[in-house]
Amino acid sequence: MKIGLLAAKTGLSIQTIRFYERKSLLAAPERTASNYRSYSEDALKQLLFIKQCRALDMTIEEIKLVLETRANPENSCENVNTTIDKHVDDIEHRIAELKALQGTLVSIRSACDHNKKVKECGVLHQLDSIAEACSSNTDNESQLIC
Amino acid sequence: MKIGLLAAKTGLSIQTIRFYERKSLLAAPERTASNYRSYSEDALKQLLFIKQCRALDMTIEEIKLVLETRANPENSCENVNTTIDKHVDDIEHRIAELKALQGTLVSIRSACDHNKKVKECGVLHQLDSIAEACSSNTDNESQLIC
DNA sequence: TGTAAACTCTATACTTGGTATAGAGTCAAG
DNA sequence: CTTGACTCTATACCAAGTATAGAGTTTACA
Repeated sequence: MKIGLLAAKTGLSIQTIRFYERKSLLAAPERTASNYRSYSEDALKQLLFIKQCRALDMTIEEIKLVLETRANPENSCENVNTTIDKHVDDIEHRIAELKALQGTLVSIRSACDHNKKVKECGVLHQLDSIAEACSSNTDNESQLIC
Repeated sequence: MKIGLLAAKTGLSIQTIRFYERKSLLAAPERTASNYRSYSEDALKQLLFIKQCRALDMTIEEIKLVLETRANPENSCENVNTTIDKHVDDIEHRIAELKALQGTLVSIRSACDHNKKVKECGVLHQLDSIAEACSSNTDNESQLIC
């Protein structure tokens, strides 16, 4: 099958498929006489596997590692598990970060409930004063913000 | 003050400061006779403000908008508030996404508790079977995963 | 005064995970 | 036989910086 059909079947764009080939996630396929890429069913399966991993937010390098491990059925799956574990950890951290950010934003936002002029805007004042505090202070409390 | 001192005071790298100048977040400063950038205290304050906004995960374009709004005290602060509101929304979505991802990952991970061989690894089998389901099915349930 | 270290300058390339183009060649239908 | 759909390579672009080379400048110390 040619790349357009493969793209339609996987839901990936043609450029993305070529990009994965360049990144060695997907083996370079056979070519037709006119130099068109010609894919097997295996390529389709591989791409769906990759797509699934990307949906889990794995990086291309991580996916490459998993694919290499998977290539030999006698390998230990240890580093696949390690990769997933690290991922779970990373995402947990990111969620915590975003929640903290959310809290700060909501608190800042509450400083200006109505549309006012810039000079009266509590949101801008907050942004300013936090910045100033970070400039002059070295105590722990403001370090937390800065 | 020269760029090195400004970098030390703000905690930003020299390259980042020059990068912000190129992106028009920070006005191009005066130059010394030997073409070194020479910054005022205002530049320091501006950079701290920018840093604060970046810590809130605002994009450079958003910060530019806020800075432009802030530049005229008689302006309405409406779009500052809109920017923050949109941000809060974006982060909420992102947190929801990450939580869903986390759930999927944990569930997949539970399929292989011990280090086994690749061919026996439940994690790999799960990744495979989800990918295959997405390949052949068009019903709503598997769409949710794919 | 000499010189070596530390600083600064511009310009360019690299990162991640793609997306978007130009310009050329190929294939199928009418 | 030509038009439109498809494919090819190569290159540039996105965010938000980071890293480098190679050149010039300033500062500290002997």
